[in-house]
Amino acid sequence: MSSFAGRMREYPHISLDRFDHENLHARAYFLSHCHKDHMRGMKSPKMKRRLQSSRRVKLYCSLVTKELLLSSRRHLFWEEFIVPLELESPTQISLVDETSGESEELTVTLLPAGHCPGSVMFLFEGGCGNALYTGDFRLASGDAARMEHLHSGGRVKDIRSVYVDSTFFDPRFYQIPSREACVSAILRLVGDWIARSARHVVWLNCKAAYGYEYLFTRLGEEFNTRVHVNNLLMFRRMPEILSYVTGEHRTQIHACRHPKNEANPRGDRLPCGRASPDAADLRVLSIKPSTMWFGERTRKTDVVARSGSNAFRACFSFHSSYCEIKDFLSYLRPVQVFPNVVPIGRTLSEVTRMLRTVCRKPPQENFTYRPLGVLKRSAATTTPHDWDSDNDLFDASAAAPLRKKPTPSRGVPNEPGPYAVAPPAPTEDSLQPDPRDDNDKNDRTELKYNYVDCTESNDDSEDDEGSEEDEESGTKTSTQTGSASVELPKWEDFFTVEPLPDSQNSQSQPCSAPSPAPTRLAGSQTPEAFSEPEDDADDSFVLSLSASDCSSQNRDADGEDRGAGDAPSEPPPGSRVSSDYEKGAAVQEVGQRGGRFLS
DNA sequence: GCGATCAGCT
DNA sequence: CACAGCTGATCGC
Repeated sequence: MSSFAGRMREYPHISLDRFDHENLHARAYFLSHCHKDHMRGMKSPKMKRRLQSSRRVKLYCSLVTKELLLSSRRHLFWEEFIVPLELESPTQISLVDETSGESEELTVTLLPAGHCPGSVMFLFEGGCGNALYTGDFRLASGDAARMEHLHSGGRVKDIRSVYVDSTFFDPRFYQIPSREACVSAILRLVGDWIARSARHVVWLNCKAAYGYEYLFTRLGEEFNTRVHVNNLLMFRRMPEILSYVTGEHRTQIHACRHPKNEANPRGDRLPCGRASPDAADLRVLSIKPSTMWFGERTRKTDVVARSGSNAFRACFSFHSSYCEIKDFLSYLRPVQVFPNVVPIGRTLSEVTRMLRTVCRKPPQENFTYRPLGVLKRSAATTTPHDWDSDNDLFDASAAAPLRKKPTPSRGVPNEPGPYAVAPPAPTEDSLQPDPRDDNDKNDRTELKYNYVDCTESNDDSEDDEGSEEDEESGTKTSTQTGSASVELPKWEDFFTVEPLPDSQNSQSQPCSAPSPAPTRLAGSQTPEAFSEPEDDADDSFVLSLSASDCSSQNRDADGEDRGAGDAPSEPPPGSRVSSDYEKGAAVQEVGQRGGRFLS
């Protein structure tokens, strides 16, 4: 969870991902993605009042983020203040103090962050140097080198500060299987199950958040079906997602949730109730996406773990691993790095200390930063900031003692090595047989998968080496224009916003001073099903499609650990997934790049 | 009654 | 395995 307080040292007049306290006075706002912990204060009455008494303040975000934000009625009052920006299009903005008229020029570039639909990093370039705020991100090792806008004249830009998503910046989370490896494993699990019969259904027990859409679309694509979700409204302008999800519960793949299920958690029921004419006939496989990590010397890299007779955890991470973060930062070599998150079990000073190892040089007593080269004349005067006394910009003070830490060797693997197949797991999950399963041996997931006990995955213990080299892994399909870029998780390409019928290709967004926030059209093509919710008691919108008994959402039911615990069987031939990530990263070329919905 | 915060629980 | 969030209790205004 982000604990970034909202402001960067270099540009204290803007606020990012925070909208409370001091941030109420920002000259401009930036939202990296639509997760609640990055939206604090956004719908407070104070913020609403602040916006209404201002004519200049803007909120900058990606087009997809704008769309997701405005799908919540509670945030509609932001609409006229939003300036959606294209990815990778440097945009100059003026930060004007409304009382004094004082102005500061700043160039911002949105970079894909691979965290969830619409998620971006913000690169700021201005009179106080370059600063990168990563928001939350999941990038593979090597991705930074492919990002055009982190380079200039063939070299990495001189970045003064990086405000980094340090969720997993801890050697405990040394590596996390690649996104593609994880998705592939889930595809296999799902495919094996739903092929058995039409009564076999899969429940993806996802946490309520954006971020699983890529999984849904891959599943829908692979199995030519749609995934049942509770809420379609937010995707109403994102056809690439919309075409793979449904509000109809008659499908074999579900990612729905229902409050009632909490009181009645059963492994043979779906949150939405029935998915077949005869609910009793359902055979439900529960798959819970969850983060799995592996220590530096851990060989085990299985991406699925059995957690019950018909329940699995499957690796899925929205955040970069320790290795990936380290690769990212050591490539950029900023002067300083500030953590946006303190990993669980760590302290701020520990993380700060570890982050120093990837900085350009350790901050010394009276170290003063001098840009390597002045790329831009510092136009307007920015208030000189007291560099040493503004720790209060952050939630907690970052003063940490200097300590030498062994710098992990270079050449960290950017992908886990080939996924070794673990030996059949012991039958420690000696669950009692579930009577419901008795007559249907076929329903047990005859372990086509080995599972790993995730508790073993940590940094210490573990034996022999396992992870070295490996570098650059597979992803080599070239997509991008521009010099440095080869392939990136281009979420924005994938999750485009549906263009209006007549505005197909106007790719240019306001590239100068912020223009008045455009009006969003309530497109005539909006399906009937997406009627606006009638009350705003909730941020979430419920789609009542026909007689669906899904009346709400966002509750967790747990289908795990029920039923008989068969001893896991042998791994299937070819259960390795190592080759899967050679297929390329989370990229789909979907036309409509830059499709716009403004008029 | 509302908002902020925290504990508890996924 | 811990992603991000909801619910409910409590407190202050």
